[in-house]
This record gives sequence, C-alpha cells and structure tokens, in this order.
Amino acid sequence: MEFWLVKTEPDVYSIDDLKKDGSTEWHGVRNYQARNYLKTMKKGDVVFIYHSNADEVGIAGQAAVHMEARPDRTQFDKKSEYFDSKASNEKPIWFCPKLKFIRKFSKIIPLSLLRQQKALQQMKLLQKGSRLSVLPISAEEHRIILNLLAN
DNA sequence: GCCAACGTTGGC
DNA sequence: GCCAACGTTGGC
Repeated sequence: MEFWLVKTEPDVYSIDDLKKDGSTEWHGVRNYQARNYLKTMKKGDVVFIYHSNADEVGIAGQAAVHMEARPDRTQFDKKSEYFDSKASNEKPIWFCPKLKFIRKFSKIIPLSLLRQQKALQQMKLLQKGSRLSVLPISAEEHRIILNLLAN
C-alpha cells in the first residue's frame, strides 16, 4: 500500500464536501507530473486531503483510492473550465481516480506544524517552490503525521 | 493583495 | 532547442 497527499482549495472542494459525497472523481488536475502520480495510485492506497489557499492551511483528513484512474471526463466537456481541445476519446490526456472518504481530522494539521518537524524536512510538500497538487508520502512520513494528531 | 517559484507557450 | 514572456499556484 502506498500513501499520497492531494491538495484542494476548500472553497472549491473541501473535506466536508468529500464527507458529504462519500466518494468523488478527483478531476481537474492539469499537470503532467501530478497526473502520472494519479495514474500510479492503486485501490486501497491512503490519501491525505490537504487544504490550500485556505484560512487554515494543512491536512484536513484522509481518503482511500476507491477506483483507479480512468480518463477525466471534464477534458472532453467544452463547457468545463478543465476542457482540453488536444484531448480526444481515443487519446485522452488526463486521468483521475475515484477517492472515498475515510475521515475528517478533529483538527486540521497545520502546514506550520509540519514544517516544525525535523523528521519531515524531506517531505516533497515542504520543499521550497513545490506546487505539485498530487504527491507521494513515505510510510514513515505517514506515521509521523498521524502521530501529530495525538498531540 | 503581494510576490516567489514554477510550468507552459510560442517566436526564432 | 533556447529562452523570454506569460499564466498559475499558493503561502503569507
């Protein structure tokens, strides 16, 4: 089993929206490296849901990969802001998995707290200039982050 | 709202 | 293939 982190702007789609929906297709990612990570996700992988551009920036909860990546339908939808004229049904460019709600943390784990952890200094999320919206997390990082919840 | 850092586009 | 210009991300 692998561990991941995905970013979302809570004004657009928050952990509460995922809780309400139960599961959702993680559509709209339009970055090749992030897409490749999305295609790597396997059913059962655990995904941290991270709130960016928010009053409280940090990790808000957990989801699981419910269905592995399939073509992102919004790339074919001319009315969608995610429409991509270079994509076709025969040659889709963008893919998304379906994520299933696991839990919302009682308190958001703030980005500032993650930065304070010596053991997390190598996390991709914390690297200067990192803007990727889909990132792998090591098992060790996953464990350390969950431990922060207990404090 | 500011701005650093990054990815993409397009002229050459 | 280079690289300047532009648009986007995202923390503060």
